[in-house]
Amino acid sequence: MPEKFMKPYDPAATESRIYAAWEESGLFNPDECVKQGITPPDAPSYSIVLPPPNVTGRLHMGHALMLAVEDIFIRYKRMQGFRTLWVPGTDHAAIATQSVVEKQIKKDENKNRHDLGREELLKRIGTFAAESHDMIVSQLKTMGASLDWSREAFTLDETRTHAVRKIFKDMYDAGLIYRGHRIVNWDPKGQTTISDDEIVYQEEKTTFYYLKYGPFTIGTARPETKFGDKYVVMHPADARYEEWKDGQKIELEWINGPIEATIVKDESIDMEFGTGVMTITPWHSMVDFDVAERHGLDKEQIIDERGKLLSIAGEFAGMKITEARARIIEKLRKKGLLVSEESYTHNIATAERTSGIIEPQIKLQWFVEVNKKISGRNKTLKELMLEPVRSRAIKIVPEHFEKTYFHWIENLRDWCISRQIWYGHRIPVWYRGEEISVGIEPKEAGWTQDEDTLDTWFSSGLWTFSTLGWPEQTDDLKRYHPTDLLETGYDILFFWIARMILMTEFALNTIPFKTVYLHGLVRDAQGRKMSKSLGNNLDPLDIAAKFGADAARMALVVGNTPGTDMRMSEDKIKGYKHFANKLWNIARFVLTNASEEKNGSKTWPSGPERDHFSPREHELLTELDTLAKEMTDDIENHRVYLAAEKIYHYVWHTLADKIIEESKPLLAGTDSVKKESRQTLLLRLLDQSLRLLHPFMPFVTEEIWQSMPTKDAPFLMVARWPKPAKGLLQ
RNA sequence: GCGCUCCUAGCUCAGUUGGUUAGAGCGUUCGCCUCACACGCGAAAGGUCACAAGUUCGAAUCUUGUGGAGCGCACCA
Repeated sequence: MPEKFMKPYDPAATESRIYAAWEESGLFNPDECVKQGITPPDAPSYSIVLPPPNVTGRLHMGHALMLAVEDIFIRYKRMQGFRTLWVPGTDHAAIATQSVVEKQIKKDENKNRHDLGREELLKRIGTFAAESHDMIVSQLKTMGASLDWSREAFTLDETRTHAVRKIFKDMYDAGLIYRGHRIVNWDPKGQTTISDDEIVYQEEKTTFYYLKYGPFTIGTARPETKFGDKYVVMHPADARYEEWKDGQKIELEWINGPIEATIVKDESIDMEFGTGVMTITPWHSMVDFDVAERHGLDKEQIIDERGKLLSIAGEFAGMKITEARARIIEKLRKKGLLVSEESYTHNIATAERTSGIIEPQIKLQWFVEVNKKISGRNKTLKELMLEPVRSRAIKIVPEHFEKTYFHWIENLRDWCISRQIWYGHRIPVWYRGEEISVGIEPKEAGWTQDEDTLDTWFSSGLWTFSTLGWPEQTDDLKRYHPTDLLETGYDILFFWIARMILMTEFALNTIPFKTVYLHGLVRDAQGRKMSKSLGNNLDPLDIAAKFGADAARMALVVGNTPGTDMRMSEDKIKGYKHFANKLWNIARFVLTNASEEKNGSKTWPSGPERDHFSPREHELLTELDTLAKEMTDDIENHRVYLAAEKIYHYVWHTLADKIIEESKPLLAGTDSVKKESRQTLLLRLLDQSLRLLHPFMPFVTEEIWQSMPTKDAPFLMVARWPKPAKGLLQ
């Protein structure tokens, strides 16, 4: 009996030692498993790429959940003898990382990015990203993630940069990437464009004004944009405005004097809303922009990139829109143009990272066109995104997210991929006068590179194949792609999953993964989101130190169905710490009672032939066999929450409460045949239980198994998963 | 407005294709330091499965409707 079993189980003292031993063995690397004869060279492969955590700081419980689920699948498949690869990596997360560092510099030194300059800022971000990276790696290891560190990738490293440039050029050559003046979401605070998905809508109470516009009354919540409005739009079928004809001119008195306006009839107008008449500001509204495009109308900029009014505003020029609003209303009132006002609640668009209020602007940007047929394939990118999910070549778990996915794709507009920030992949386009070079930097002098960087999702969209060495036709790419499972939170279904499908279908003409497993949010005990401001975050490192990573993993997994948010509390995790200790005590009992001390050395029962097991013992073996079969089935069908619960229940309430209790008289008895048979049985049941529990609680099971006489591999991690088809009696 | 999800024990949630007395964890009550474990053991209380109608031999599970909660997308002139 090893000394360690005499004390309660101590995860803190065990886990880091075990991880180091695994890492030392090299067996996280599937090639090493083949080399050491553990995996047959022709074994089928199983692969997952780790959704790369952002290098913006530390991991949170959501990451811990992701790691637990992925590691369960990886360990299960590895134990089944698959050539199993789990690729680690981190994401530079462009805008998120830059804004964290910028905020810090603003706070510490009261400087902005222009004070520092591009080079210096990038240096600072690089340092910060490296520190975050190291912290993240240590957290990944603490959670027990059996990642192949020899293949670690970063979205901004050399190989990935090569992939980004290659695909940018290929998409440009295919006519899918274009540069154009289009209306985009402009974040005046972050001084950059952002994509539709980076917008967070916030409810705002404001005033809705009715203004006299010639013979009409128009409604608006944004009088500060109205200076240049010279088109008045109504629905062609609106009987109230029948007398007005499309294209008709009218003269009217407006904010800064008399103007001429044109009547426009457009079906996009909601007759029920307000008065059914509106004026349009194409430069600062998506909808208005569309109307203007349809009718070929003029577009004028009213607000600058800092959120100040331009000279068109006359006396209000130079004012911030917020302060200008009240004054404009005052002027309208004096001029008798204010008809009425009412209170109004609407959603305003804000930037996710900076919480700046989005001001739509027309800007020259780079876009990916999603509705254009790709030459040679006769399909649009949108269709390429829809098809594999429709045909179930890609299966989404839980299934109902397919509908959400379709809904989103159908509403998808061209993807703006250029950002006016400095951290990230610089757009691989060079200009010299009217000339342009895409993808390849010209060697001659006189060329300058585009100042902008790419949306961070452009590079993470390549993740399943860029991590495997694409565009080189590597062995890894051939062997491990498409990957088997992509596991992530449902909140990035659109951001990331859709874009990976887009990129992979375009670049490789195949799917990036076969199954998408979406986990829910980890909330606090009261059901609130965990956040810095609430101070209700649970740090995986603290939790692991206090209760053990095994306990945290179980608490995150048991009963947690995919796609559903869960509540997490220290009490819950504590319960599974107790479970680890329970298992420890079971092991102590079995190891003590299943061996005989002779001359100071321990002997194990040689094991009876199967015929010596009593009918009851056959029954107990069959019971565990059934459990193994059910668990295998559950995991194959992505029900890890059920498999985890079953093994927990078996170990505590069957193995400990029933089998050990009923074994005590036999072990203390004088019938040596019965005793030895029972000793063999207990060792076998414990051994199999450890195997079944290992994917869920890798540390404590490994630690115990190392002391088992049934040990038949260097590590439990690479021992064989019970094969219920053959039966445990074999 | 379009779409999705949820409503099961005091709390948090399971319940896979409809099938015997509806489960778990935590909590509560009672009794136990029984030589594996007090990070434990034994026992107990606790549910008209939101509501209504329907399909069925049979519904927590399928259909429709009502009510409540949450989420996503779009729009907001």
